[in-house]
Amino acid sequence: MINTQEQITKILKDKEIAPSYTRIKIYDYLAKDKIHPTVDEIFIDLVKLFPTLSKTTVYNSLKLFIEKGLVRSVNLHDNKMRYELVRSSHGHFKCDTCSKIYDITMEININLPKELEGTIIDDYHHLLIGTCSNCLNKENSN
Amino acid sequence: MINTQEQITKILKDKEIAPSYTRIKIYDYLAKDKIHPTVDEIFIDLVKLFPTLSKTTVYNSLKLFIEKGLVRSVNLHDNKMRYELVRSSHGHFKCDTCSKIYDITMEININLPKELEGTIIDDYHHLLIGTCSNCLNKENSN
DNA sequence: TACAAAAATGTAATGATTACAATATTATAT
DNA sequence: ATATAATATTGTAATCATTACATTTTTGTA
Repeated sequence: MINTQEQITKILKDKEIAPSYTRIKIYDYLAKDKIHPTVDEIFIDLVKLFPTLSKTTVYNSLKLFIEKGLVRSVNLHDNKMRYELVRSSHGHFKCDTCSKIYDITMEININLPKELEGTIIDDYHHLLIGTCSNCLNKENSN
Repeated sequence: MINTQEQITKILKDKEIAPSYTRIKIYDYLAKDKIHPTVDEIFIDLVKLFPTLSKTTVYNSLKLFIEKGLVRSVNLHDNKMRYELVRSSHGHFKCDTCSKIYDITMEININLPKELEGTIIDDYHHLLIGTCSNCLNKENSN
C-alpha cells in the first residue's frame, strides 16, 4: 500500500471529496495499479473485497475524482475508458502485440495555428502505438 | 469536390481497394469533411444521397480504409470513434466549450524509458483539450 | 449470359456507459 | 444519543457505439 488509509482520507478531503470507504478503496486501487485500469477491472477486483460494490458507484466515483482533478481518463483507442491518478505530465505507449501499456515522458513543442492564438490548453493526451522491444525480440528469436 | 471521382478511383485502386460507389462516396466525404466525423455523422449525411446505405457498410469501409492505410481513427475522449484521411503528421485540439476540433502541428521529442529501447512506433495520437480563443473572447465580452 | 467472388445490407447481439429511482449511509443540529 | 437532512451507494433499465453474422445484391470475368 503506497498510501495509508489516513493519507488517502487527507488527499480526498483536500479536494472536498467525502472520504467514504468505497472512494478510499477506489483511490487506493488507482494508486497501486499502474496499468490504467478500466471500470470493469476496478470493479472486478474491488467487488471481491466488498461484494456490495456496484459498477455504477465506480463510474460515479471516477467521475467525481475527475471533476476534482484527482484522476484523468486515458483512452487507448479500444472502446473503453481507462483511468489513472493525475501525476506529472506523461504520455502512453501501447504495444500492439502484447497490449502492455507504458508511461513515457516526452518533450513537446506545440505550434498552434494562427486561428488558435490565445487559446488555453487545460489537458493533453499523447498515445504512441507500436511494438515493444520485448515483443520484437521474441519475434526475432523464432 | 476536392477529388474528382476518377481521382478517388485511382487512390482506392492504388491501395488495392475495389472502388465501389459506396467506398468512393465515403472517401469523398472524408476528403471534404474536416471535422473528423463519427460513423453516425457519415451515415446520416450519406444516406440522404443513397438511402440503401447501411451503417454496417460505413463501419466495414472505414475498417478496410484503415487496414490499407488510407484512414486513421481519431479519439476525442467522447466515447465514439472519429475518422480522418491519413495526411501529414498532426495532432488535434478540442475546445471544451464549443466542441470544435482543430488540426495542429507539433514538434515532439520522445524520451523512451530504458525498458523501451529498440521499440518501434507505428502510430501516435496527440490530443489537446482546452478553450479556444473564440470562446475565450466571447466569455470576456460578457 | 452465367457464375463466382466481393460488397452491401439488415438484424440481432454485445459491451460500455448513463439515467434514474430506491435504499443505505453519513453528517449535523438538537 | 436521536432525528433529520444531505449525501453516497445500489440495482435496474435504457442508451449508444460497435460487432457478428447470415442473407441479398452487385460486380468482374469467363
